[in-house]
Amino acid sequence: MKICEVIVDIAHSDVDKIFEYICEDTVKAGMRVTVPFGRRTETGFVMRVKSESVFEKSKLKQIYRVEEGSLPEECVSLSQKISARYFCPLALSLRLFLPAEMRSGKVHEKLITIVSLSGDPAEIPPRAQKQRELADFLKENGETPAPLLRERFGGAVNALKERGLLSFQEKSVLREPYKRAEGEDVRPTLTEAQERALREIEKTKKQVSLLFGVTGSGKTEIYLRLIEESLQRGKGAIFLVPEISLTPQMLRKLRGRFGNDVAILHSRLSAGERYDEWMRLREGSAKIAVGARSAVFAPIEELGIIVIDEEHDGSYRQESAPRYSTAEIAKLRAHYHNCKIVMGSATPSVESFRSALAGEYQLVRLDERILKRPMPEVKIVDMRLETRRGNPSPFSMHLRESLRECLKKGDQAILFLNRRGYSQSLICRDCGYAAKCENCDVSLTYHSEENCLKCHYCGTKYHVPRACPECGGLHFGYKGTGTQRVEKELQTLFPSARILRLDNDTASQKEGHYKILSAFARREGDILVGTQMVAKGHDFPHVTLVGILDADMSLHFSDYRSGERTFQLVTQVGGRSGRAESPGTVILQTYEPENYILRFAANYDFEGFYQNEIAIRESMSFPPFSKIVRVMAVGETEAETIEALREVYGKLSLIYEKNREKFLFFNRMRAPVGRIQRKYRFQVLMRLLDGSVLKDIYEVATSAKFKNVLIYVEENPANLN
DNA sequence: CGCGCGCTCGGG
DNA sequence: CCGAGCGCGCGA
Repeated sequence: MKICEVIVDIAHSDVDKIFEYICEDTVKAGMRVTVPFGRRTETGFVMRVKSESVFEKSKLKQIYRVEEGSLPEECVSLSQKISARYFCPLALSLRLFLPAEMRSGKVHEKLITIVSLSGDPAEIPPRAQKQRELADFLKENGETPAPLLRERFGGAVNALKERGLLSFQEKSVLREPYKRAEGEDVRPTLTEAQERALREIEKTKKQVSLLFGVTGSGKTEIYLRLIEESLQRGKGAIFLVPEISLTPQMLRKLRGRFGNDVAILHSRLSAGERYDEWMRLREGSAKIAVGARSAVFAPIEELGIIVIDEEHDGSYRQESAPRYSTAEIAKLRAHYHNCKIVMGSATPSVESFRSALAGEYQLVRLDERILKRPMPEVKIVDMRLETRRGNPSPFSMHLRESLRECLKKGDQAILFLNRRGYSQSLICRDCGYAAKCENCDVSLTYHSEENCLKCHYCGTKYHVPRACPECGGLHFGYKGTGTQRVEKELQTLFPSARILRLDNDTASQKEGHYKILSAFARREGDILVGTQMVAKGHDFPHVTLVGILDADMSLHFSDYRSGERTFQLVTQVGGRSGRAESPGTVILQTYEPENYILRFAANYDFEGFYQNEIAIRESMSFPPFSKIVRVMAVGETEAETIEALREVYGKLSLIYEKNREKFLFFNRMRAPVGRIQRKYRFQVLMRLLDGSVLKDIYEVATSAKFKNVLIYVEENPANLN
């Protein structure tokens, strides 16, 4: 008998401590157990097993049993580090390692009944035609799942069973997601540039390599070679991709090369599929985990490499507690396994590129596109001139002509616009009234398909008012074009063109987003209109024209990262054009053609952009030269929320007073979007020169407990709503 | 006096 | 987190 230290699976600071239980010698750290807890029963995680306890033996209880889904031992120390870094209860960090369905114990192995022939079919009377057919079928096909037989032969199954000619057996089957994504192993010879890049990554002593290469320069093949090499050393791999870019193409590539060694961990999987894929990794029958950010927690005992594709992508940060950064977790795991990390991007984040230039990461360049295909030519169109010429449509004359040409040649085009709906707002022509959401401090977007107004923050739908509620006016105008309107106007312009639309509204059904993209890939559409979803690494060889309708829209967010995001977006969308033999064109429409970000993007000059951007960040003391921290208070009533934040602000002020030299900014205010989903939002906004007071800030924020107000901390938040 | 609500505390 | 224990306010 041993003593085990258990963290019960309740994510609350009150029970965020070790409880000791008596257990069998076979219990190991990382196991999940069910234990008596007060007058209830809870599951928990074993953090340590020892032989002595400080508690009296009589005070200790026994664990009830060990549950399935034990974690690799590494998870114990890793979860401790995560909790220490992001100030969350251990139960929350531990949960990251386990598919949610497994915690509730509702998913298990899938068992099916299979049937085989176990007697002499000669016993079947000659007139039992169906039974004979069934017997013949089984003779031919061997073991067959029972449901399949019942469907095909109906009552004959039971009849044959009565005769004792069938044997039934329970067998476990794997639920295999994306089974159809079987692919052949196309194994291209590496170009000289790829060879050199691969050698640089293998050679470096640095933990992290930043693979910096334009779209189409062959980064994926380098990842595959590195993973292959890791397998040869008998080790596993994690391959991380942004949330929505785990495309069937990418899966086919991986499956083609590595077959069943690949396990997919993805939010789109069913509970059962996720269970099986997780188990295959845990048991070592699959060695490569592919997926979005949560796959960084894949239960692989021996890791040889971690790949982070499209390193700059925003989906690598979790937006709920613990608000981890995937790269930070990857570094912790890589340190434990003494393995390498490869991050790749055509447009690295400013932070990462700076680390690379500073020598903290190994900077590996992949300058040329495969086959030296030129990058598509980017033409900047000044939309101010269009307006002056009296062209009110979202398409410039130039874009219209190019579209016509493109369609005439039988090529495909992509139009990108980062705004969904029909128009951004519905405005009263008489008094200027714009409809607002009842639950949020934002104006509503008009959607023509459902003829309603929608709130993009809480999803509430409203009827379109017949008359203006302010002045009674009957005339409304549409301000700010969205994808629905672009689709409609395109159809008018090109009546015979087949138009597909990809945005949150059309992609919301399960797999909707794949369906639209694959339909476009099968050339079932001539023009694809969409929001940023169209920008992610899909290969459409027949696209020769890309139109960016409103390139500067994202430039004017009051956010230090808006320039960076615009550059990334423009480069990525532009990269969709001209990937096969035909050279592509990108038309970039803007009201600000002289803007430096757009200029650099048009010239594919990341480094030029970077030098400019980093200079601005430095002069303004924005990240990475400082850290923006905000402590949010979100509550049901305005008074309670203000009062709660006032109290927190008081405590934070003490930190501020003691460390004034480390603060560039310290202030309390209503959040820019003061109310979302009926909840009031107030914040303390800070800019810090370094992270040394972060601990104290978290301390204050996490110890603050209020009945109706939630307090949380964000570091360099993705948006400042 | 007794019950109900809200707060505090313990859980091994 | 959730249930137990307890103090206090209130109605009869």
